[in-house]
Amino acid sequence: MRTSQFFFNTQKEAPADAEVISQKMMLRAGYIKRTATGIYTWMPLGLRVLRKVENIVREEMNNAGALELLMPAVQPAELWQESGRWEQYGPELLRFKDRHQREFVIGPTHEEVITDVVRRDVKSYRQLPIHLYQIQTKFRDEIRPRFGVMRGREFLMKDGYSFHSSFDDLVREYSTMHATYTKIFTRLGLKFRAVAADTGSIGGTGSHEFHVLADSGEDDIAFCPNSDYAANVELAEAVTPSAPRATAKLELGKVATPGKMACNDVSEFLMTPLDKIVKSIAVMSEEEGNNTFALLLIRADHELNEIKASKIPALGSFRFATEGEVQEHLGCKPGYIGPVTVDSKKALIFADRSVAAMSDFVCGANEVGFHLTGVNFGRDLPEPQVADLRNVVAGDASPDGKGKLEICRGIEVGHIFQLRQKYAAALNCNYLDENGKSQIMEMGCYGIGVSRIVGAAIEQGNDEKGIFLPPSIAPFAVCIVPMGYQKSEAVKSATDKLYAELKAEGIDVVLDDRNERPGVMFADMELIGIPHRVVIGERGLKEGQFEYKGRLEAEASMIAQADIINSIKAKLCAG
RNA sequence: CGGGGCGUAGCGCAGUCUGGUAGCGCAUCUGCUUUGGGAGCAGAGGGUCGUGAGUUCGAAUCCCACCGCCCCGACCA
Repeated sequence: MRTSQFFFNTQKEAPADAEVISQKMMLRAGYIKRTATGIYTWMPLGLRVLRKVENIVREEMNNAGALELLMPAVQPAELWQESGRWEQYGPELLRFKDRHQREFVIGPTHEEVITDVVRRDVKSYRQLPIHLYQIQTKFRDEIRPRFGVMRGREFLMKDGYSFHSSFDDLVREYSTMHATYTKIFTRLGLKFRAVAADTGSIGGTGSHEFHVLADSGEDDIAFCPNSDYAANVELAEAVTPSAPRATAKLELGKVATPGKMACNDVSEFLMTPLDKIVKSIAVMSEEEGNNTFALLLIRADHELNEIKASKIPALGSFRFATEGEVQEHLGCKPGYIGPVTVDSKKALIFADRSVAAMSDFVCGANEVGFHLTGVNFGRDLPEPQVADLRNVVAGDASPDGKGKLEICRGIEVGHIFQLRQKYAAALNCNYLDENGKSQIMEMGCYGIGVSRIVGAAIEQGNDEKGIFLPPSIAPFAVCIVPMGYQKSEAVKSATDKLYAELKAEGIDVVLDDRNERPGVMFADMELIGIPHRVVIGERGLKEGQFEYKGRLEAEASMIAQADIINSIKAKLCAG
């Protein structure tokens, strides 16, 4: 491609409302244009990147034995009513009526349609398993679209669905997909982690998210640097401390802490570290008219994990207690509440595992303006019920016992899930087994956010000059920047020759033949993220040399004209 | 849903308080010069000042309503 025949437009400044770096870079480089909130046009330059990502995903899905099909973006309401999601799905689901007043949705996902397709054509166990996928535009009417293509309303997604005659076979395909996704994200040159994810109402261990590691990610990932262990912080287990509780050394005491309600203030005032202070979080659970008031005890330097807490049967779908409820049950206002001298009939007490291992700690005295010191379980108050209630923090022991956890931010770019029979049962997706008996199919689903990957890759690959992408997904792998293409016959002929040769080698090359000043061409090629650059000028030609510079290299190097093709091929193979 | 901020040329902004025919930089177009790191000079084009309704001789500016965008928050004591 010659830039003079191409269409791209770079800008020095990003729109003021662009929030994350990838969004700013993509807009500045002219990859995308905002058409409406959360809705973007992919310009030719950006589309080249999107297509490259898409093709890598497609190749690996095909290699894994999945079959591509294309389902409609517009789906009839009936299928959603049949699965029950017409009611369950909120305003995220964009619904509309056609001219006959028939109701439709724009597909946010395709479980209903694929299940309908399969139930109509697959009748026998002999036709199973089958894995169908598509790469297609989805629409989700997000409350707050953000971060450019990272969380748009309209986005490109690869969604695959597998159907099986047994759970074992689903598990087999699931592990195949785990390996396939690993291959895909590796080929894409991304730093990523597969993390165990919450399976929500389905249960079991059948769900993994694939996260690209980047500071701007919206999820916290806990991982063990010495092993494969990785989990969403929402899910990661905070294990019981290995050291047993120390014996009590201090007497129980009560100290005045006027005006000191927040843990940090108490810590400073009493000159006691946060990990010797227990905070008591008052919650209320209203299950079927049964009101349960409870105190959750968390070490002051830890955070409550609401998902874990809600898994305690007695708490169910709890909420934080109001100030009035705290007053009613403890006779004290928030800020000074604690677990000592609490009537067990009035309040349940649950301690986090790390709290249960504490001795001689500080907590509220249930009296405004006072805290207790030297508090010990078994002596000053009964042993509490113990549960895993907190978010893990960096430095916690990994649940697999292989080291200490670290925490990083992640962008979810893939998700694999064992759906089991949820949709197959709702939509009567059955087959006849060897015995001629009707059985419900087992189902898996596997998603990759194709357009989000482009954003995520740029979150990982950018610097003050602009975007850098691996050659596998960069808009062009190599650029040729001639010095004086319009002026020097020597430069022009050497440039045209190299351009033709690289093209003949099947290398994705762009020639910047615009009549621009060198600085403009350099800056543009760097901004749009071309990984390899060859500069051709009279200076080098006299020595029989071209100048080469990798996008991330500080200094250019000279390469003999005769060696340039092989040299570039070697660099491309190396990534 | 609640609170705050913003809406002026393709992009970034000034002008609004104190009403008087709309400006700057980048980008675009023309010409000349320049050509190894986002050029210089001279000229030009481009704006329903978010929308609507008011006040006024006169509104980007003041009043009201609406729309859009961005941020923060929704009980972690």
